[in-house]
Amino acid sequence: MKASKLFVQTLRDFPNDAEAISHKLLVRAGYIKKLTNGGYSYLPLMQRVLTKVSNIIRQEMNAAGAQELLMPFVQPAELWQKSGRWQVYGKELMRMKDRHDNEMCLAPTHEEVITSVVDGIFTSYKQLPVNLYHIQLKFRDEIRPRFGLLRSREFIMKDAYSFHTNEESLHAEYKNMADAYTKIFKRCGLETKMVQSDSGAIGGSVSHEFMVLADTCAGENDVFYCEKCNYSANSNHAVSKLNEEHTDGGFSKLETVDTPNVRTINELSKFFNIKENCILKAVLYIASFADEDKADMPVLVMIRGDKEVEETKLMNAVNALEIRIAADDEVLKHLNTEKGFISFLGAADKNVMVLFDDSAKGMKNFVIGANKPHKHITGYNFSDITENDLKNKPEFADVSLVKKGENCTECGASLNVTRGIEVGNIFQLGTKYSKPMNAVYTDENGKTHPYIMGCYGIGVTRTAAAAVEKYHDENGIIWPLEIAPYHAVVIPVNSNDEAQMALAEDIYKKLINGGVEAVLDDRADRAGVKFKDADLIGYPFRITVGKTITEGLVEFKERKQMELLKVSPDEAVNTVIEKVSMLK
RNA sequence: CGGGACGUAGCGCAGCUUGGUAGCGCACCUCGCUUGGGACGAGGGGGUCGCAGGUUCAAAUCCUGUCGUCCCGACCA
Repeated sequence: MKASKLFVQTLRDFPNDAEAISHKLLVRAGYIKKLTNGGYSYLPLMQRVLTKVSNIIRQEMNAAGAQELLMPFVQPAELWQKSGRWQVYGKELMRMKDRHDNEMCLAPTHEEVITSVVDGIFTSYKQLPVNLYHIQLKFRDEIRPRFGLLRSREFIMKDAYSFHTNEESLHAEYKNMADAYTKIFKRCGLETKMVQSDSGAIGGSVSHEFMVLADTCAGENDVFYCEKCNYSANSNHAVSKLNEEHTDGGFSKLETVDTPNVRTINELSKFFNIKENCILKAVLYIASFADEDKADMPVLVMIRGDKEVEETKLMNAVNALEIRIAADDEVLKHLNTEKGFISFLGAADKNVMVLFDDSAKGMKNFVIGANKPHKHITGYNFSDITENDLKNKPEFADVSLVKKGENCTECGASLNVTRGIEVGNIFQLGTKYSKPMNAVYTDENGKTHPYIMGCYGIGVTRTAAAAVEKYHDENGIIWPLEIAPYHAVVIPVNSNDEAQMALAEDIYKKLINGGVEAVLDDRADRAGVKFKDADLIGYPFRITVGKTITEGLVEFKERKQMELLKVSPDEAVNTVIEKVSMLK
């Protein structure tokens, strides 16, 4: 490709509306152009990157025994009503009506469609298992799309779905996919960590995420990992052993104390001169459920003062669709008190769901809100709970966020935390979709059973963006060779110099003939412009043809290295051809 | 959803306070000159100032509404 014809316009400045470095660089270097909030055109350079990522995925998925198909982007509501997700999915599901007034939606994922596709085609146990995938657009109407391709509304995803007759077969495929994923990301130049995670809107029992760990980037997930053993998990799923499992406030008797305007855990801790973990904190949430009779249900979480509520865990624990912190007026309405003094005391008749976090277990003689303004109770114990407080025995669940430095439940060592970008995920779905949709196969005895399913996703656009987050410097992108839009750029320093141009063209042709995807920067611009663009765009190799041709030398530079080498044209060409030919 | 800010040429911005019909840099086109890290000179094209109302002789500027965009918060008892 001649640079003079390449459809790209690099910008002198970073765009004003970008925050994440991958977003800034992809816009400035001319890879993407925004159409709407969370919707981008993938310009030719980007499209080449996406094609490469997709092809790596295809090769590895096919090698792992999966088959590619392609399913519709616009889907009928009927399918989603069958699976139950039409009610559950919420506003992220982009809904619309066609001209006949039929309800439709844009595909945020394809479990429903693939289930309906397989049902009726592979109906015998003899044909299973099968794994089908496609690479296609997805649309999720995110609350707040941001960070360019890292969290857009429209994006490209590879999603695969497997169908089985038994759990063992599912587990084997799950492992097979985990291995394939590790290979795929490695070939994209990315090291990933497979971490335990919450299943979210996709559902199912077991799931893992593939994270690109990068502390400096706009990763949106916190990943906890054990410093000793293999344990690692997304913060929405991570568990830990507390450092102090039994905490004692040391108060000798039960007493109601005036605590005027002492509201926060920090203030209480100072007021009573006790540690935060000797206070039982109360947080009131408002939850909504699939059952519309239970709309805006108050849920009171009691948790040890030094811990925080992990909202995904809470949603799972109470089986809610959405939760949010209660507003001041809601606290007054449901508990008849003010924030800062809330608890479950005397609330048995108030129709508030009360849940204790596991961290509250083992607390003794602690401080708790009196559930009356400006009063707390000291020296409280679980044995003090009466029928006026709770109708039933306290219910416990793990709904707290792990803190760095707490201990691994597997081996007891300390847990650490890092940021991660989720580029892939794998789920064991079981019969979550096949059962409600009545998608069944026939076994050897002629009986029908719902398919046992797994699903496996990779964010193609996000993977590319993650690579930019991970590999860049102050001058621009540093693509891994495997997914770079072009392998090399040839720069004649002075396009008016016939000898330089002739040699540059010669080198360019030899590269092309050697299987290298090369760009010849034949533009009339000065060398500085070409160098700046080459760095910004991130070509892995650069061959510069300048004055040194009188000595029979050109300049060879790898984007990821500082070093400039003076070599013969043939050596430069052969080096690039050799490196490129080592790619699969 | 709450809070803050911003919409003026492809990109980055000024002009608005104090209304008089739009400007700068980059990019683009022409000519000249230049050619190893975003040169220089001269000339040129491109914007109904997000949109809709209102006030006014006159609105990018003032008022109202609306749409869009970005950031922050959604971490608290």
